Amino acid sequence: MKPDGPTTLHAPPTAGAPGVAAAGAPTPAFSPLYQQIKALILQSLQAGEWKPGDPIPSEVELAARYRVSQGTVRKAIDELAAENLLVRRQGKGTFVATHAEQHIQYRFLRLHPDSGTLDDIGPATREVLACRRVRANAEVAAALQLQPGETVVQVSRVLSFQGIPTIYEELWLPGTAFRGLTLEALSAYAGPMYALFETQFGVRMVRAEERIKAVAATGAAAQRLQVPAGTPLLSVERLAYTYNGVPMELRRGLYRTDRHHYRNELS
Amino acid sequence: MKPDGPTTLHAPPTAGAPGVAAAGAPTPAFSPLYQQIKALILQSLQAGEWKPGDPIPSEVELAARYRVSQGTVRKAIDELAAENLLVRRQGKGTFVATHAEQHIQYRFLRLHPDSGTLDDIGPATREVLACRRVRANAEVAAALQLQPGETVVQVSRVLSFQGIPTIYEELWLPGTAFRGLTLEALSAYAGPMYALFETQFGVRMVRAEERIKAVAATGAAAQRLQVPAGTPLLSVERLAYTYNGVPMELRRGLYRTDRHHYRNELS
DNA sequence: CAGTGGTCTAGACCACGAG
DNA sequence: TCGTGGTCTAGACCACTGG
Repeated sequence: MKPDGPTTLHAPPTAGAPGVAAAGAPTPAFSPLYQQIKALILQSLQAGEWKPGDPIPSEVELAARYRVSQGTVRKAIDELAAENLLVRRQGKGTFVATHAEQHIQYRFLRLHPDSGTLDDIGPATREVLACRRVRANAEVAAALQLQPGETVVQVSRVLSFQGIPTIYEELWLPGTAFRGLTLEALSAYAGPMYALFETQFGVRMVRAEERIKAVAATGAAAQRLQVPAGTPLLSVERLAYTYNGVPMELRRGLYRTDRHHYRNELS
Repeated sequence: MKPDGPTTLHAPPTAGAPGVAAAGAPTPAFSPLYQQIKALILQSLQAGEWKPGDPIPSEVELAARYRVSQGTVRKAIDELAAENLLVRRQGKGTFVATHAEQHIQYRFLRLHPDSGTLDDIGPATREVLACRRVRANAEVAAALQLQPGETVVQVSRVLSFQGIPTIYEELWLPGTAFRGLTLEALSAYAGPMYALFETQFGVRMVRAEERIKAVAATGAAAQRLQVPAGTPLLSVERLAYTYNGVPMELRRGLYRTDRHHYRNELS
């Protein structure tokens, strides 16, 4: 194939590919080929064509499938790897990222012990307190882009480190996607909760936003965390998204920070 | 130049380039060409060959200078741009990143208003309370990799949003690098503090780590922030680094979070 | 050894910005 | 119109992994 500066993708011959917007659009919305390839790979991920932990086809195979050069596929995969959706392993292949078998557990948890060099000083103890199906109030519905009153699954739990209850959190999940989630299943599962979501419900959390405030412990939470009422706690509100920016979880956590801290990197 | 799979860089003919480690090293410590180019560009940045805001030479020029292909230079620049050390602008060139004239001020400040869609609802009011040269205690010295007792500059200030004092912070800087920093200079300067550090002291903050806890307001801080003692506040401890991971600032901030929150993105 | 991702090159053309 | 970065290709070779 000669370099000819293609503007649309080959597989769908002319139209149908991104870059061809509605008629009369002010900007033609030019989209680079590798972005179109990226979108196609994303579709395959979203459709479950390749499961978390599985290898995706090799770069050469994908190049042949999409009728582009390997370099173009490479750039698409590079971006997906940079977004932590794929993981490259030289000599082995490219794999769908997963919350299970992550090199270290809890990819999204930013709480670190103050002194201990590693979190391996004791794996977290988890106690699921409740798992109920309830109707979404206005706030939860808005966050999850549901109608108020729709069914959501509400979970509450406590995480302890070295026997000290450190995190109390409640979370809400769309009822339709998480039909059949029970307290028993949650309690029995050993790995990270997001790994269970992947295997049991096909929901992969890909990105999240957190809003952090300092609050005083109130009665219920204070009891769960075994601290006096009024103790300052970190309030961490998380909205987690699947592919394509669809919100799939609202989570409200209260963190004790007497022995731990929330760590963040700025650049 | 033919593809010949070079292992070392051309400009320094054979040795001297990364990739040639101590004799008998178990692994030859192979380093890709573009990493070596990246290191060279980094050196030029560190040496001040190109100032913040200035354009660096074009890719073609750099390729000629280092005797490599444009694609290799491109990959080196790509990584530096991903680390926010350089900024690419199509049609114009590649520029050294700066804390001044950043598209939005305060690149490292993660505090956002709860409701206001944008921070443009009032630019922060800054009041510098003090700027003294003191001797580093053990903790400050350790963080800044100094000897205890060495001179550091200690600054304290309050940031207010819409007239409400919201951030009280103290910060420590190495005395040698910041010789001549005065309260007057700080108070008079209009832009972000890190922009002043760039222009006046040639120190460019490139990366930072923050540790966040929830604490209760004590007398002094409570007074500065006009809240009752015991009010929960966010404690944000920041260590900021220049090039090559050299720590140049320790900062301890207390944030009111009744109208604002600390925002973070996880992926 | 074969297959995978990783590096490097050379050359073509495109989109953008400024004169 | 020119120079900049941005995209795309084709082909070579290197490094790592596993059978």
